Amino acid sequence: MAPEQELPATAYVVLGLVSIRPMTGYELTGYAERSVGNFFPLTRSHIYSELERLGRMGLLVAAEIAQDYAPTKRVYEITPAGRDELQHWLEGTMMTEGRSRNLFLVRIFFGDRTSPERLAALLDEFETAARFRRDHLAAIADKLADRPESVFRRSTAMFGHLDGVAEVRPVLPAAAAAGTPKPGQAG
Amino acid sequence: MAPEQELPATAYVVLGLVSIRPMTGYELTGYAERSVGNFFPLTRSHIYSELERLGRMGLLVAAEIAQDYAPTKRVYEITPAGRDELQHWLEGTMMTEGRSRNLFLVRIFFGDRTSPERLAALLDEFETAARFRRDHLAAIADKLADRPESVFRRSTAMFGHLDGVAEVRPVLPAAAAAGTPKPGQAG
DNA sequence: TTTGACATGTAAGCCGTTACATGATTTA
DNA sequence: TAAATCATGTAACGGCTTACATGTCAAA
Repeated sequence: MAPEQELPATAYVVLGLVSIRPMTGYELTGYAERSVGNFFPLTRSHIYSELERLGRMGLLVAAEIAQDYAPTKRVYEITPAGRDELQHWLEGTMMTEGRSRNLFLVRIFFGDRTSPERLAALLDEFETAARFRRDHLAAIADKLADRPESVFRRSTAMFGHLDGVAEVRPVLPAAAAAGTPKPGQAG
Repeated sequence: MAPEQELPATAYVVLGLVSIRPMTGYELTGYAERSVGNFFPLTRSHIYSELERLGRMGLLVAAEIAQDYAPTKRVYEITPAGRDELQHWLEGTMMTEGRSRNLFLVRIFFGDRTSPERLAALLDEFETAARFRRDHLAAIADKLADRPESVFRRSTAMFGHLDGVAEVRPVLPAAAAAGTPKPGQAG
């Protein structure tokens, strides 16, 4: 009966969001955008189809509420089976992140086609982002020692947000050290 | 004429690989697996279809070579237009990585459903990976200052490889600091 | 009067994986 | 005789995004 983690990550994220409190697809769309949206984007269309599937699977139940000013709305709520399934996924050790892609590494792989300056900037950018993440994670870890539930949501939301900022940053300090010495070998 | 970076990343990776030296789809499959495969997996089927598209677009040309012991093979070679397009993509500033997902953050977001121990392990794992990446990148940056072409390929291949190893690691050293102090509040 | 919030869906299409289909040559 | 290398493709399907389609109410 238990799907044994065969669903895509999106399904679990939707399941998890509904588990916080019962919601309609519409509400969920807004809520997702403001919370996990920073590090796990979801589209409305996709949310609707996942809700439908999770309902079919018995992991969610929908209460249909008729309205006159708008189409009948479906308030989804997590079921005990859904809660089990979610827990199972959260507890599970699939930290592999699957076979995910890393465009930074791709750029470096083709680094001999890039000017030293640009490449140096790239590396610096990467390093900055990595350091930032590490530091921020350490800060979260500290808080976790003596804090309640919702710290997690605030922390990650902020993290994802700042993460984006860090990647837009124009950088170039340590870049000079690696990029400038030999200007002739760009190819 | 120039597609102005509208192709998926996969297409550029294939284009880049062919730019190293002319190859058949079959050769490319093996080569990709041994190089970029660690941080940008490609399937054979996908490679074939991308080659065909890139050919149609004039970014690659195929030389058909008849054989008696196997089907006619197509050796793809990059065209000047292809080289331009590749360069344009490499030089371009789309470091945003698009709206990519981060399952680590998802786990932390739903952290109040996870036991403190597991959560601590998660954070530690993440931190370790981040630090590892940073250090390794720094090492690459050092080498780049006075090295030729193929350093990039070796560096990244190794990086991607070790990266995978780091994520499988069973961890739990600094985890104790965050996880053990208050054993009663698991929820 | 137009915008925005509320509320739902369907359809088309690309990206990408897995499975299916074929066949000769060499090596174990 | 079975497996690996060489060499090509097609088909089916799931994930995900974008665009299309509909309608009420409140506020600007």
